[in-house]
Amino acid sequence: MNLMDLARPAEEVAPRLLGAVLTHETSEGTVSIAITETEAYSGAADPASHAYRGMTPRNAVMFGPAGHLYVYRSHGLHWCANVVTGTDGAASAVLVRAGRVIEGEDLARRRRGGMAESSRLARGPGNFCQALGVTAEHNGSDLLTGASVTLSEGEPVPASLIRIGPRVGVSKAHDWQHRFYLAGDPTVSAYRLSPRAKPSHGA
DNA sequence: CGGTTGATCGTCT
DNA sequence: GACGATCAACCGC
Repeated sequence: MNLMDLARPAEEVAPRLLGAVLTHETSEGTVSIAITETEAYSGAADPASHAYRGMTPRNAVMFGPAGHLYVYRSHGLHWCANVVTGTDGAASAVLVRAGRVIEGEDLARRRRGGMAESSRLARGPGNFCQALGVTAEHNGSDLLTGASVTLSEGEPVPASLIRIGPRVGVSKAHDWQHRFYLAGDPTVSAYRLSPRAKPSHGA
């Protein structure tokens, strides 16, 4: 993934982020996670996007320039992280849904409450943030200028391994083929249709 | 297994 | 005042 490409629309950037690495350095240590699953949210035209109803204090970061982190709280208890993409004002973003811990596994496991299985440490958007140690304080941080959370190129991912599917957990436009993941990877979150999902066109 | 549900609170209507 | 871009525990089979 060429980091200059972040200015492209989310649905274009999302597959290219597979294999890229998010790193968080703290006084406790460093955790790095290679991304294995993403979801694209296409700004104002996307009914499932937080930006659909325009800018609010919460989603303001989405409307800014690409390469920043948009962090929000989900269901009162989880943090979820997006990489902002697209041109300034486009409100395009890629939700990071899962990854493989490649550095700092002990620290990641401690943050997750000591759970044993490595492949599950960063499986699911809430778990990913918990393992990486990302919270609201990182909202808006620039991933490219060496802040505490940074995005870097990882090992290239063979295009033949990339799969596309419907988005997870959203109640609107869940059938948009905007979810990208690595075939057969155990760190990819289990697919679940939203309990509230309604068919958006046919039966 | 697979489906269902409780936890928990910021954000928007 | 309702409802999530969630997770894990718990049920019944």
